[in-house]
Amino acid sequence: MVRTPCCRAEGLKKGAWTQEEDQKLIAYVQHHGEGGWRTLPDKAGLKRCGKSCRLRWANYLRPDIKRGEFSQKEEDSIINLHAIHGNKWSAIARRLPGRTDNEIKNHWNTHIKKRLIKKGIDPLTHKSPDHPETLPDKSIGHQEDDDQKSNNNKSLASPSARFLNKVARFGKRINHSALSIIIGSGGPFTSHTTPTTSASECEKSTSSSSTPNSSNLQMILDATTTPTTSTSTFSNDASAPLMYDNIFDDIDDMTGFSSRFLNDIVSHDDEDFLMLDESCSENTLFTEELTMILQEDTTETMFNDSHLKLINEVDDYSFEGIDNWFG
DNA sequence: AAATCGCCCAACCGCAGGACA
DNA sequence: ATGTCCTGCGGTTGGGCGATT
Repeated sequence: MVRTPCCRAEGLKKGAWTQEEDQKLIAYVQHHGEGGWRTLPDKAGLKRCGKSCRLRWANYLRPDIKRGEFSQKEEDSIINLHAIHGNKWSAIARRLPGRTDNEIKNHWNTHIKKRLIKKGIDPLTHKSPDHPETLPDKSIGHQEDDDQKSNNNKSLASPSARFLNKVARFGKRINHSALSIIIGSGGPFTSHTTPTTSASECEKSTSSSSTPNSSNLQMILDATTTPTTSTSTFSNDASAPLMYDNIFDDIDDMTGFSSRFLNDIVSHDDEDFLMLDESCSENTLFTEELTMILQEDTTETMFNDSHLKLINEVDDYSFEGIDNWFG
């Protein structure tokens, strides 16, 4: 079998698109939907290869594309997300509604990169050469390579932190304000995690003081039905850093979450954990940003009565029980 | 006014990987 | 199991355009 080339070399137009071509492409996609790019040019009467059509649509003609200058907020998000994802432009673009990967990539290469270099910050590592071991500014993230992450096992996540992670994911689904209350308060179950806590110590705490109870759950439940406030009655040990595992993978849609609040990445049991800066528990900026991010994402909220019933139906309040339920 | 330079960004290229026959 | 199709991704290119000489 011979693979047919993606684009017939002869007779295909290249270069800038004309208005007429754009109209043909728009009309075709509006009528037939996206996809089938390979056969689209013939059907739409375009002398372009399918790939070129797909790109033109995705990067320019799509109706939901936001054009114009990048706002300061968007730029901050790009820097933060780049610190986490590197040159994964599509991953970054997914967190910036209306912006395409191509657009972000261009903006990074032509503007942001240069600005970082000017500030003496390596755009690849987001670190300052003067202080290679520390980041010059928390607002530009905490990138670590895989080796570093895998070796960084000195700090381990407590079961309570894991539980909180589950709550965080669940909070996204049921009501975003719940999550901001929980996190803003420092979390209900964060009293035993320190950077030097051993795995066994973590496991030991599983069934003791960090075990959630019905009261805690009821508060989470209450949070889903009452407006967010900055106060909370959750207990909190200010010395304990909060940890949320895989927050950028598992809560992948938390668009624009600022990594400035994050301290470190640690690995435990094949899971990566992002440690929040200790000050987050008393950091209203953090709470505000998180709340804002979550509220922006309300289109995906699936808050309804069935979830409330479900949470009331949890009868196993051991960590494992809750963990399984949330899992 | 003309030539040159440098920047920006739309578009292209090659590759990778999942889906499918 | 294998090969092709199809799509998506990241890196690169080159044309347009404004700024500078």
